[in-house]
Amino acid sequence: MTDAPAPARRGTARERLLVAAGELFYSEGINTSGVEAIAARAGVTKATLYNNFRSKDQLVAEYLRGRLESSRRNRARFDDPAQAPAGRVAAFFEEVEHAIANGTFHGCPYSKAAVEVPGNAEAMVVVQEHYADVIAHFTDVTGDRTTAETIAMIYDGGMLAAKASGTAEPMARAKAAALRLIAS
Amino acid sequence: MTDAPAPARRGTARERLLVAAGELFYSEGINTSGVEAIAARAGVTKATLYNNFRSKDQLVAEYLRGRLESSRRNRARFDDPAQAPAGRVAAFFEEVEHAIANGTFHGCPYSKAAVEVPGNAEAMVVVQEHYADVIAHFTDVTGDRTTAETIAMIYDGGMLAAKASGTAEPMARAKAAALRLIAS
DNA sequence: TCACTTCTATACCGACCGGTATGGCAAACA
DNA sequence: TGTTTGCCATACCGGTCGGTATAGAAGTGA
Repeated sequence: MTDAPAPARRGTARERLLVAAGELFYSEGINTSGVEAIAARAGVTKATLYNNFRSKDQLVAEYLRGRLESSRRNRARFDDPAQAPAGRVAAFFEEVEHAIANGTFHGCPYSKAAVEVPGNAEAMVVVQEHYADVIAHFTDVTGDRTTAETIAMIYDGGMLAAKASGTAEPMARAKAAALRLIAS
Repeated sequence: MTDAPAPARRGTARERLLVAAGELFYSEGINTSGVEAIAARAGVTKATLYNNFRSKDQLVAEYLRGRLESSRRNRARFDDPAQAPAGRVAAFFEEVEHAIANGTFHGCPYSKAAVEVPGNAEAMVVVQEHYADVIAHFTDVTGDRTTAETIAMIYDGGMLAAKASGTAEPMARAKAAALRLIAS
C-alpha cells in the first residue's frame, strides 16, 4: 500500500537485495512483488539488481535457498539428537508457533512458492530440497520413514490451517497429533 | 505453451466461460491466466466475458463457488450418514486419490487460490466457506470438532504432499493416518 | 595517476495486463 | 414487423511487468 519503508542499509547491495526480496516475496507474494519495488526497498536501483542477479527467477531461487540454509543452520545448532524424539518433534512445530506469536508467519514459504512459480523454475529445485530435508529430519528423529512422512503432512497441513485461521491454535493441534503418532 | 485447444462449445457463453476459466485457473494458475486466454478458450471474446462478469475477481470467485457447490452436491448425493465413520472418512480421501489417478489433480484449488489472490478478494470468501465445510463435515462424521480439525489438517497436508510428489501415495498415507486417529 | 569495478540515475523496450468503447450482426420475442 | 438482447470483432486505454542500454559518479588498488 504505502511506499517502501525504511530499508536495511547494512551490508553489500547484494545482501540488502536478498533481504528486501525475502521480505516482499514472503509477505506480499512472489508474482506480486516487482523487481523495481525490491530494488527500491533495498535502497538500490534496478540496474544494480541485474548486476547481481541474472533474472528475477534466480533472485527467487536464491531467496529460497537462503531460507533453506538458514533452517539447516538452526537445526544443526539447536536440534539435539540425544534428546527424546517427542521433544525434538515438538521443537520443530513450536518454531512455527513462535513465528505466529511474533506476527512473522505468513504461511509456508516453500508451498507458497510452489504455487506461485512455474514448475520448471530454478526455485522449484529448492522447494524439493526443502521437502526432502523435512522428511529426512523426521526420519532421523523417529527412525521410520513412513511415520516421518505422515508427520511432515501434519506439519504442512498445520501451517496451512494456521495461515487460514490467523491463529497459532491449529499448529498446537498439529503438534499434538504428531506426538500422539510417535507415542504409538 | 500452445494455442488454446478445442474448447467445449456446449451451453451458454457464461457457462463456457466458467468451464474455460476453471480449467485454466486450476491447471495454469489464476494470476497466470489472462482474461483474453480464458475468453479464447471459451470460444468467446473479451467483451462477452465482461458482459457476463463484472471483473476477473468476480470470475475467480464464481469459479471457486462452482467447485464448492459441486462438492456439496456430491457430498449430499454420495455421503451416507448411516455408514460407519471410517468408511465416510475414507471416501473423502479416496476422492482425491481417484483424481490423482485420473491425472486431473493439481493440488487443492482453495489453498492455491488463497496464495494467488489478495486477502480482500471476493474469492477469499469462498475459500473460507470451503474450509468451514470440510471441518463441518468431519465434525458431523466423527462427532468431535477437535478430531475433525486434525483430520482436515491431515487432508490438506496430504494434498500438498501429493502435489509435490506427483503420486497418490501420500494421500493413501494421509487416509491411513486419519483412520488411525478416529480408531482411538 | 590510471584502470577497474560498482554503484547511481534515467530512459527506454516489447509484451502483457485488466478493462472499456463502439458498432454491427443475428436470433428471439412482441 | 420492429425491437431488444446477446454476441461478435476490433481497436484502444493506462498501467505494470521483466529486462536492457547508456553514461556518469565514487571508491579501490596498483
